[in-house]
Amino acid sequence: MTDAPRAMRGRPRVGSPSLLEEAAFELFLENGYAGTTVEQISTRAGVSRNTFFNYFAAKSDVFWVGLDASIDRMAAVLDAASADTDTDDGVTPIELLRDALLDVADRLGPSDVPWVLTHFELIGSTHEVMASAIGRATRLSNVIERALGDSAPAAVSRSLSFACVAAVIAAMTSWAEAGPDRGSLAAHLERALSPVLAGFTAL
Amino acid sequence: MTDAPRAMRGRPRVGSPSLLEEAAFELFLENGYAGTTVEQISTRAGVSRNTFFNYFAAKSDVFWVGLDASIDRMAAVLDAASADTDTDDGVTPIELLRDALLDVADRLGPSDVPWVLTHFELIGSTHEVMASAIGRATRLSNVIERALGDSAPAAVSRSLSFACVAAVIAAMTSWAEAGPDRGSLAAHLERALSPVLAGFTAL
DNA sequence: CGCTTTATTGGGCTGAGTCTATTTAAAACG
DNA sequence: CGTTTTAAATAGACTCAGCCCAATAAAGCG
Repeated sequence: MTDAPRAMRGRPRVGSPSLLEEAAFELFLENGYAGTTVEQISTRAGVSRNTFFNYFAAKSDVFWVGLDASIDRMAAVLDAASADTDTDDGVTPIELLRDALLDVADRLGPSDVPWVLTHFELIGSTHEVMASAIGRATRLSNVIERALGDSAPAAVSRSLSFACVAAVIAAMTSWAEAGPDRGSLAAHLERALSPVLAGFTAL
Repeated sequence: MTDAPRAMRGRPRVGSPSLLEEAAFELFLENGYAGTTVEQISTRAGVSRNTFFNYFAAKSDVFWVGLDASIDRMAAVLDAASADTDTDDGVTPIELLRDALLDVADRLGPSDVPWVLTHFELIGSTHEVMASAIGRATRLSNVIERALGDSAPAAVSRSLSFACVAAVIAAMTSWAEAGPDRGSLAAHLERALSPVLAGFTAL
């Protein structure tokens, strides 16, 4: 995960999300999540505590650097796709959605599994971690629901987007559990997503 | 929501979940969620701050007194149903699941909507609230997955249970939004759940 | 060299959540 | 009726995430 290009003006950055991420994961391995303070993370990364909060709104946000980028990509892909289909061709919104999800998932290889999923026993179900996780789920859901637009009643769009998010979570879970030769996320997602989309296509 | 019977031995309880719940909701209406401290809630309820934490593990748990009871009931219904079908009759696990969910949902009338859902703008997406919400979702998911047992591969069971939870959330959301004549949760849940179960039944 | 921009930093503050120890109110017992 | 047991309430202190604000450092620009 390469960091975004820095501004050419003003004081140069000394920290970065990935720098803090690495420091954090080291310490989590040593002392666990709850046993590690933001102070310690910042110190190991060579910055001050406040600088940590310049890069992350919360301690638990260090877990989702990669996933946030994927959700960004998902939004971009959906925007591009819906722009393409202004001229109404025969592709359904659900097919569009499926393609976008699998497109993003296909780019995620075995080493892209969120660290928190492969070290869950070490981290545990802290309130903060749960909150940060549902924050991502909500954002993905909003991205999907926006892309669906008014192609269906609002209640249906919401059910569908929630169900898609649920499929993504289920897929990521089994992907993470599958071990080093887990392949890309796409195959797992396909399995979790198919029945859901099949059910909604019938509507 | 009547409280559980107290022990007959020892110092009698002066507080109760519902007592604290009422005090909390009053204060949330006056000052918002973030603007209300646990200290204030306890004081209004006539107990000490520590007593609050005897009844709730976290401030945000006051939102889910009713829902927790429903999840308990859900677990009980599923247990009973799976005990009944030891003698293998023709009812599929998915039908069992559907019946249990609708049975519990049917008991929830218009006034049983979680307060937090009808006052969401006032509460906002605090980290704590999100964490408490996903905690409930996780518990419900575990209850469902356990009931499914080994009737399907683990990955499928997980996808299905996640999808069911997603349907429950979507249903509760539109239920809450539907206004005072929203009826019971069951009708909303039926709509959200049908496509999901249809898709998985095909497997 | 000022000026502007951007980032880091220091210090202080609130409040959730935890822990340990103590006290209180009732029931049960002899 | 005093004593013991038990469960609950309480007191007090502590850690740390998250927030805010003001100060400072490092770069480019005129």
